[in-house]
Amino acid sequence: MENSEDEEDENEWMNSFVDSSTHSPPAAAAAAASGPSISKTPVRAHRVILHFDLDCFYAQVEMIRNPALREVPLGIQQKYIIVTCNYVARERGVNKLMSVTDAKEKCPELVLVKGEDLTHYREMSYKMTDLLMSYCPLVERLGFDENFMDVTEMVEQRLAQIVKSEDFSFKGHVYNHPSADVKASNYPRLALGSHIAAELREAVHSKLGLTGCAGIATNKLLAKLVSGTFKPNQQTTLLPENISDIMGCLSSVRKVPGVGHQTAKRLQALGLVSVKDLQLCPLNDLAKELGSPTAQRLKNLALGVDDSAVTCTGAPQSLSDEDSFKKMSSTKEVSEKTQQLLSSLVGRMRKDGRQPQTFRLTIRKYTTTNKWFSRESRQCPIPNQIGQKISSGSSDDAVMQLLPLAMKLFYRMVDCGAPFHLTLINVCFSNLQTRAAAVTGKGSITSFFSQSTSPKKSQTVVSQCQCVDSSQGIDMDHQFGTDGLISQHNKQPATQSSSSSEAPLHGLRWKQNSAVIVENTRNASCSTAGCDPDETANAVTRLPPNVDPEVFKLLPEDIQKELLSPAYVSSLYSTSSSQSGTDVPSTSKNKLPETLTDSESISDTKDAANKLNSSNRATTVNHQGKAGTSAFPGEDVMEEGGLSFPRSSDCEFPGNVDPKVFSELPPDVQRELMSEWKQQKPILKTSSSKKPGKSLMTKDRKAPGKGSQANNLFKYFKPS
DNA sequence: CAGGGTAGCT
DNA sequence: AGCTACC
Repeated sequence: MENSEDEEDENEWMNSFVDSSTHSPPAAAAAAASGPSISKTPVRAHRVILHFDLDCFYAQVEMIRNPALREVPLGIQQKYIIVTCNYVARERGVNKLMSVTDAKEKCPELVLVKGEDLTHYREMSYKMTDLLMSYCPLVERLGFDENFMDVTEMVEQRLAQIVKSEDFSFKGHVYNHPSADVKASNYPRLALGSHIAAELREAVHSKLGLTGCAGIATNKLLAKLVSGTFKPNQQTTLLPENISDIMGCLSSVRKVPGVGHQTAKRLQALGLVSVKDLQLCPLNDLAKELGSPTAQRLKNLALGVDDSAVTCTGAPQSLSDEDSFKKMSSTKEVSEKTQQLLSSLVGRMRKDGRQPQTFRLTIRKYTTTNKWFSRESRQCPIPNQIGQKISSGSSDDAVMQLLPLAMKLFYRMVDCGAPFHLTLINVCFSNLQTRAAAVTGKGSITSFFSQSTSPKKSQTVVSQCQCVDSSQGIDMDHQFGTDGLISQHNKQPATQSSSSSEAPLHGLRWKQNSAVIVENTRNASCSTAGCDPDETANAVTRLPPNVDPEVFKLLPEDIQKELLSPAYVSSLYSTSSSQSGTDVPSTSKNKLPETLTDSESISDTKDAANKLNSSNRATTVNHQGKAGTSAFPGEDVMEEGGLSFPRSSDCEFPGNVDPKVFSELPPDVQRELMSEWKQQKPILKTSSSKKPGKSLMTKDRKAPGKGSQANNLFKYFKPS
């Protein structure tokens, strides 16, 4: 766990130019504290960042759902606009964000599919992110169809393995390098990044059926800009020597990601329109208008310099549903619409498994002066009682109890004595807490999860069919300390069995065969018992197989309920530990079918990294959890051949998390953990010591309750 | 801007 | 609570 680095000091741009030398970069961690690193070369001379951008995403999803749509011009319609369209439609002149009337005029044969319900897009979007994460956990989402990935580590590992004389080239295009004057050896990291990008795009295509573009560069800004240079289904690498070319090509500052409408206007007021204008503008002038930090940032962006880190996105921090309309002017309509929105939102929230603490209602009022974008919102806490209904009680009851809350908020914004005219209503849940946290006032449940510092009390959660190793002491509590407020989820993650990795993805399967708990296992007991799903016979209550019914019965009712809730599942993952299993005995076969079922595609991701790195393309066949589940012979195979482990600094892992182990977790679990760490971080910062007092609840996003996991990402998938 | 989401800063 | 940004 060394934590080296730092990072981001990067001025990678300069470094690159300086080319070989002359200045020693901060050295940064040498490549390898852990590996057989060859070169002493400072590892962080520059990063290798990938940007993935799926082609006409919503249209692709619809074409997968109904392949007949592939051959026709297809537009995805939301209200009266075409939000995106397939390439057949584009050839006929249809464009994104065109009005339906204009589009139909251009292309009368245009086939329209309504796209207001985002469910399918959201699910596919998370599959994409999870798939990427299975190769390298440093993935940041940008909208539903874009992801950034920091593959610096993976590149370094490959570089270390490369044979000296090995000749290799770039995959895909190289910006401004017409064709074959590619000299990969001048930029071996970027060249390797292009290989990784190509492999990942291929994986995305074979496993999810999606095509897209990728950009390979030394920072996010550049990766994003370059990814769009060759459009459908292609990839492009940007060499440092061409940074000014690509920046110079932008027609205005507005094209720089990070410069929105408002900023562009302010810049324009300063006479700055082109990127060059901005590059040349004295920092001081800029700072006077925008403040120094923003000024510096903008200038850097104009130069192609962006030191922002790829930040793991994790689970969403809020869930919302909205609808817009031409006109709504009676409270009855408002109430009905709000109820509709709440029903779907509550449904989503329940699948998420977390419990929202805050409810917000947002409206947009029609006004001639203001009609564009002015929204108003009011929010309020959600009484615990209602919160519980949202996540585990009757959804209808939850909706019915939320409705009056929503209406109160509405009356705070609209005087119903006078006429009103709304054009949009949005309902949002935020401040999402894990169920365990919410349920237990103070950590009762978590104590079951915690691997406390004292070995003797430690209780371990075991995941089905899997070996647990209570890990020797991970001792995170030291770091985060104290009573449980934060400490528990910092447990060292540990590995999953192959079957457990799939469980969360499909939801609730664990009720049937997943595992659990309790009882000190000081170390690794390999429970094979309970592997058989049939053992669910355990119950009426559907207790997981290895739960001791006696123990279970002693628990308070709400805690029992908690143990059966979806949220708990992930807490299993975040707390259980074991050795891993890389997946081992995977059966291999040669070729993936073009389409995969959910379970196939997801379960495959497990060994994705192995495959990628070892160039072993075999995939495992997944037998839904039958006893042997191959999985875990309890063996810890773990070869690490070419696996890549993020450095803790990359990912902002808690210091004692073993990146290697982390990298072997299923992607969804990785995301949960990451999201959790991310949430805790501010706390760590603000309260250096342990007694955070108020800071915990005030500014920090989320009292991390003890609970456990951040969230169950599996909700984003259909239960199979 | 449209549309239905998101996230971060203030 | 609002604004800005991103898709």
